[in-house]
Amino acid sequence: MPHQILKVMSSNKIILRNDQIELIEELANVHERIGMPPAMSKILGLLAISDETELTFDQIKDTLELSKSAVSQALNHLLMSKRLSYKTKIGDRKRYFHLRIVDWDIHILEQFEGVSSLITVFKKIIANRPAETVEFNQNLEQMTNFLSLVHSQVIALHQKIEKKKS
Amino acid sequence: MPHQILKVMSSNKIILRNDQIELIEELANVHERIGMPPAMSKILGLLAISDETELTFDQIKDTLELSKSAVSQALNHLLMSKRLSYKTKIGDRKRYFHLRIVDWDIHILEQFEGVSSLITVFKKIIANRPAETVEFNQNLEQMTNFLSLVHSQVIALHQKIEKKKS
DNA sequence: AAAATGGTTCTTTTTTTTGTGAACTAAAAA
DNA sequence: TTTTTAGTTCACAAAAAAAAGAACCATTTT
Repeated sequence: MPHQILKVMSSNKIILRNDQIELIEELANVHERIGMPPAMSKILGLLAISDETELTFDQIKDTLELSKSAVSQALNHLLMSKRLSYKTKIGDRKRYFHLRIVDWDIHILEQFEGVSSLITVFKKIIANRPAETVEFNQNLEQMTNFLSLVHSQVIALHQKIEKKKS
Repeated sequence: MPHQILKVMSSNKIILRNDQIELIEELANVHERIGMPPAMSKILGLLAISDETELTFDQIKDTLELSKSAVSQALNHLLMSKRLSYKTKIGDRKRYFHLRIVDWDIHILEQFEGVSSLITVFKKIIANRPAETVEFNQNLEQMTNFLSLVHSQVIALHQKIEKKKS
């Protein structure tokens, strides 16, 4: 006769204040607006707001009330896209996930890649437009110039900050 | 006996060179990457690249091979979000849709609202974090400061351009 | 008055995206 | 050796987003 198997189902849910829950949702909403799926957005929110900056798989799962696989997939996606990292501790098999906030700059700069590609396409478009649509072309050029200016300013700002660090 | 109804189905498809088609798709892809649905993205692409900057409903529909309702809904969405506008001509019932490229700046500034709301949330988060997570809090502050700086620089750049216009 | 034009609106279908649940795995603990 | 832990992976379901289709509507043209 086989042993009786009993599942203990201990919850690893972490306790959050109401204002923390609201902030998590607010930050998650910002991420969702720029196209990130809900589960990933909530994880980023939780890791930014919870008092502990490093949380385990099950803490995330139980606190956000998501399935294991949803958490697994979201975490791996966030790890690959360099938004998260994790630590391990000796004598502990769990991973402790945390925001890669130390390199916040590489992430912001990456976002800015979108602007670069816009500039690139616009330049190609300008080169291909007929000369007749004068006003249209001028506006397109002004816009592209503005974007280029913004882009270089941001790069410059970032380099200033880099120098301060060293 | 009722008349025979014959549909003429004249196509209003406009002719595009291959390089134009590629550019339309490239620009549309940029828009899709930032979360805009395909039909809307393609319309923006078409209106930026086609030799004629003002196209009718049916030209858009036939050129992009979309259904009437898809075009109708996409156009209305783009009109409401101020990405497009249209003109009419006397003795012509059609509307001629075109990019609102004259006010490219108000549109770009609107996009930047996203950065503002990020800054706002981050500031709230900083105010709510426990003092213990020192390094985390510092990084969060540095990031927020950088974003604020970028934001004000962009506003400043825009105002410089505004002055030049007047 | 009938038909055509230039769309709009509503319902349905298709496609895509997210997330679930169950089975599985590798390593560690009992 | 069996169980437990800490996840991963896969097939599927639910939900949401896009687009299609058809009916409709207000003008305008015939």
